[in-house]
Amino acid sequence: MRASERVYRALREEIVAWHLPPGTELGEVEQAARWGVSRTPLREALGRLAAEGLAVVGRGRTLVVSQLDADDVVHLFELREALETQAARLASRRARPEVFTGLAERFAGAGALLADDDPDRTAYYALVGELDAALDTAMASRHLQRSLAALRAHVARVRRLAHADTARLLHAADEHRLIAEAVAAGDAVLAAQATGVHLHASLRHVLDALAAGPVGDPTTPSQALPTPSPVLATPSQATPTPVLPRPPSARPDAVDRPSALDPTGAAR
Amino acid sequence: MRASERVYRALREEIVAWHLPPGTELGEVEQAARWGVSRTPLREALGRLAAEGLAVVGRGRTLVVSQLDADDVVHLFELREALETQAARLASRRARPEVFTGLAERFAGAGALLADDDPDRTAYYALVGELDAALDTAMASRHLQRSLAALRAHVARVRRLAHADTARLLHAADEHRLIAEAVAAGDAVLAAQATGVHLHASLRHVLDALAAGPVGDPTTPSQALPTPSPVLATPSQATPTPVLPRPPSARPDAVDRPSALDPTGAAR
DNA sequence: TCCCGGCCTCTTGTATACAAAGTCCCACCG
DNA sequence: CGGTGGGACTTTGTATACAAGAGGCCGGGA
Repeated sequence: MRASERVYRALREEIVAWHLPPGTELGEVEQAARWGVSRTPLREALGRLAAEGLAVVGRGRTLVVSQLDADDVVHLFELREALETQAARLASRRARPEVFTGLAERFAGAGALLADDDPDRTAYYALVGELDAALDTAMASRHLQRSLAALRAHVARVRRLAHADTARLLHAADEHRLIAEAVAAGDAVLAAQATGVHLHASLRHVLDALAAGPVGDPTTPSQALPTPSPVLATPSQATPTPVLPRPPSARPDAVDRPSALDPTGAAR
Repeated sequence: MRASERVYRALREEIVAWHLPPGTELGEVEQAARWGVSRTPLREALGRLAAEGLAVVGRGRTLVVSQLDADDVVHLFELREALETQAARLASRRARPEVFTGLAERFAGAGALLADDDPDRTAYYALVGELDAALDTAMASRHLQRSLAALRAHVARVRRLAHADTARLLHAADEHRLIAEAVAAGDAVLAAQATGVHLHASLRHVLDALAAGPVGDPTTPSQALPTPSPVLATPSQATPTPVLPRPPSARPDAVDRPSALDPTGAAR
């Protein structure tokens, strides 16, 4: 795999996983050394992150991991509402029903997926990812698909910000079931409404969790609490940059890493 | 200005203006020579174009200008519907009314803007751009704003694909007036509906134009100095002229596109 | 004649060296 | 004591050289 692609996915994963909390400076030389590549492919990776909105230019020309406070979450969900309701609408008109019938049944039985004690809920979110992929295929809109893809990294980051408890996820599974059933039935209006319902419930849950206790990086306790910055936030508010450990096996000789995780597919 | 930024804007403009028609190969060495920069900043520009969807990877690893057929236009408008109705909704809730009252009045008098014989309708589209910018400010959503920004290049490209006649633009001005009035009145429902109406009318017009006459490639009529974009002022004419051919004159030497029309079936 | 394999060439991917520009700090002056 | 200017340093931006991979072409064989 190309070095730029590998570093892009790795950095993206680290940002989504809150291993690189908002405000972290992404210096070119530092990151290049950390990942064992030269600055050229690293710059390409940073450019993609910036285009996605996961990194923004801070003071000077330095790139920092983008902020994610309560206002950002609200705005993110406003965009999700626009894109995902439309995706549900279009998919309802164009989908092959049996795909979504099957997904609906699996969501109906999602309780089994949540029975284990996996804190990351891997199995459940994999199912959500399948629904996303099925919607992508069904709606068959290149442009909408691209916008949604860019969105999903942000959504995944929010998910790590406020972990959902099992009760919430059981509810969410039922909301997803309703979406899948509506799409299978070709009911565009219901599919869009069900998506809106799900998004409102999710947003409510996230905001409640944030209000209850400002949760931070799951790996680094109490690092980034959502700063109460105004809407047109000053981007220069960098949190103290942590000393970053070297990635799992980033040797300077840099043959190849076992390519740890899924390139952050699933969202929602 | 940075070379990568300059080349990015120039290539973007050329693609939007159909000077680089769909299917045109964007070879790195070729374009780097054409713009008098090295491959490094050029690659950055190409990466941004690819992230925006204006260029896609073709056969091999070559980057080509993305396709734009009738299906793409439909998909594009489906995305526009999702994003712009949401933008109108949000702006209605958050806007300062006087801004949009003023815009509504100017759209009401847009006939004067269309009186001249400017084939590019610069004055009119500048007003449309002002409405877009006002909506951007009013909705105050970073994420939605980014998605809309990425969309607008594609929209502009469609605009060059099917030129609107004056009658259509007068109608469109009235549709825009209604949107602005609804936003000023804080009526989110009406604003979204008016946006939907406008988009449907626009799409109808574009598809009719495509059905009537297959793509009049707008490169031939007006060749000189294609800069209708309200992106930013360009005071950067002090760059030292390189020995290599200067792009703005667009001479047919050595560099020009091998096959004008897209080689990969235009109709899906 | 058609298929297959190997080589050659062209294009992209990466590394490194160089240049420029912004920022931060410190000293000096008002 | 505060402001301002200069200078050095750090960081990004650009150019170029090198490497690797894919595609195409040509020759040979069935």
